[in-house]
Amino acid sequence: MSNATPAPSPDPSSGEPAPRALHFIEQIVEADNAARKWGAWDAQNARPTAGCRTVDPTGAADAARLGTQRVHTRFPPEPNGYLHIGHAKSICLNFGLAQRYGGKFNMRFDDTNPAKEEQEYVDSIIRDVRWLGADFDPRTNPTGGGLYYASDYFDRMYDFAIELIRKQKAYVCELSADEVSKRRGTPQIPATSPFRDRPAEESLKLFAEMKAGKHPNGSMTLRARIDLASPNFNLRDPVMYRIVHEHHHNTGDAWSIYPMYDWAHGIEDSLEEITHSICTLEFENHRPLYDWFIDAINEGRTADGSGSRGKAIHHPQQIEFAKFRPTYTVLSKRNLLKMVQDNVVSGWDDPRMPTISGLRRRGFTPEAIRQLMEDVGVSKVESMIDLGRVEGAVRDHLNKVAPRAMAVLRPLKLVIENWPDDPATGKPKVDELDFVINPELLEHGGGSAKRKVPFSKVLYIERDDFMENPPKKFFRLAPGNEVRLRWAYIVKCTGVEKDAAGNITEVRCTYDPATRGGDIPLGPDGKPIRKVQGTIHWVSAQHAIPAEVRLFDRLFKAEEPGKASGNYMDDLNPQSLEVVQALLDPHLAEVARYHPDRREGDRFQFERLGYFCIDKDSAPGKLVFNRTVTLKDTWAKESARAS
RNA sequence: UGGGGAUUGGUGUAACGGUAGCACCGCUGACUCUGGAUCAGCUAGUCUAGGUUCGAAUCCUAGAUCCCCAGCCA
Repeated sequence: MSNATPAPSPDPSSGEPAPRALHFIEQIVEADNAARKWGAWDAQNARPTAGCRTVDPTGAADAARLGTQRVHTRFPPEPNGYLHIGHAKSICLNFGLAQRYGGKFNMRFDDTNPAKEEQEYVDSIIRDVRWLGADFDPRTNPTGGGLYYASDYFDRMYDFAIELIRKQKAYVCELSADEVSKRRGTPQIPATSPFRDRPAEESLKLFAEMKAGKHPNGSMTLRARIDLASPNFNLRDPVMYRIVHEHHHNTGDAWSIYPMYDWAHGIEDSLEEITHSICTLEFENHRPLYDWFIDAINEGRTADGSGSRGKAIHHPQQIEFAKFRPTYTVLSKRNLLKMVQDNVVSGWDDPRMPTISGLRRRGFTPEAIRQLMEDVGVSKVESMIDLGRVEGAVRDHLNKVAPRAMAVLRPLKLVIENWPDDPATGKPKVDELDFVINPELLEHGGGSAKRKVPFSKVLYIERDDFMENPPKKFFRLAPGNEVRLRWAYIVKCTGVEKDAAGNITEVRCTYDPATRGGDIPLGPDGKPIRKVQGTIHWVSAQHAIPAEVRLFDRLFKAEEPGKASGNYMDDLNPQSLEVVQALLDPHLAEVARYHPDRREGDRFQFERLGYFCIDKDSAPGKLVFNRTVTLKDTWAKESARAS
């Protein structure tokens, strides 16, 4: 019988939606809490562990947590690239768990390989994690466990390694990488190393020399002495340290040996007293190794520290979950880096990139990403998520919060033949119409926020909104047809003008003054005398402002890039970026801003088109918008089906 | 063919021996000054074969399929 908490049963009498069932990691945590597996936070363990870069001197959050069962998670990225949407799942999961159970969330750089890591990546990761809302700083968020660097633990890791050598559990091996590979064996045939029975004293001496920089890269390694015949290759005497003469972004030139991930990672979690070490499925095979390392260190140690070897170190529980894998997307950092280096994209923050900074520049919100991760859930099933779901997540959030505006992406001139002149100027009259800023907010009691939008004789409409020979069910403008101009008048198309080549250069129409602002004249029976099927957006030619608008489409045209073609670069979508010169509601010039501090541009819905945000390439007098995502377009679906 | 995982509608996810549910997608319809949003409804599933049981997605046995592992990457 499992003591996991069952899913709460929905209360049919309340109108509240049933809370979602606990996912398997939450069930483990709740079972652990019920069993008091990790014990409660106390004055000792609630303080930040050694190495914390962000200590809250008041300790207020730690004090508030005393007495509740410990839940301590962490996000441990390697600073060798920018974070992507897959990392977002891990961040949301780890931070969310700590928050939900009143615990702590550590941010830790797993910076054990100076050859691949850079300060730029460290900075970008900190920015992106914060932006997502996983505030790891205890000074600003009670869930914050602090900022840590694995490289701050190098001395302690070194001491543990010495201890293992003394215990005959590690040895210096002088096989070359090539030799080790050749001697790796097969599932049936054991590996070999001529150095595994080397006396501890000899290994100790060589290991000290490795540290002192006396040996060249690749000449020797420190290996754990476990089991050369294990069917689990991770246990076939894995390398713990390799020689790397390279500058490290944090430790500088202090070290010429660096710990391997497998050796370092479990110790990092142990030193930070992480309770639940959450990682992805491919590390399931490594768990026995992490357990072995901790057990090997703890051999001869005691819980209370009595005895010659001292106090046993903390042994976290590793839990593996399935990665977030969206379709039409590449997520491996190696491949993303190559796209940056090959200039396939403009950088790590290209709005087409699946990186957090790319999504941010594209116009995504942290709320949308968090909700997406909540919706897809957490399990051990390796699944693919439709990219449409990612797009749907932003759409959902932006629909509720984005102010509306009108913009015409591909302008077509519309002239109202019977529009009156202003007697004072002799020029066409300018009307000021009410425009609802966000009808969703209205519905949610957000107030009747309106603003004015100028209207006159000459307008621009979307080319797609006019057809000379419309198919059935085309509700927009066509010769002889009537259509509503959003928030303005009903107009009737009277004809078109064409250039010598036969292209439509202008559409002509008449308007009905009785239909201003949405009014529809009523007949004697009190019912509207006329119904218009379509409403189209527009901008006033004399008022509209120009802007560059970047229309993005998915970066790849294959659902799993590289799967069928063999090379993901062959599956790039050549139409992933289209730039248009659009005409916008003049209001946008006044309100749309880019915020360098947040690296975010203001977001809007361009009615009937989609969600757009200001790009950082904007300059005074030159607006640049990115299209985040289109609106759902059932007409596009309809017409595609017809053809 | 050694070891470690996984398998429930098109997709994602519940169920913890007792009515296979939820969300997304799709399809109807209502409503709508955004072909948006919203609302209502519909479609559709337990990998296979045996077994245990009054009763199996769940337990047992055998098989199938998919993923991960032989870096001095993480």
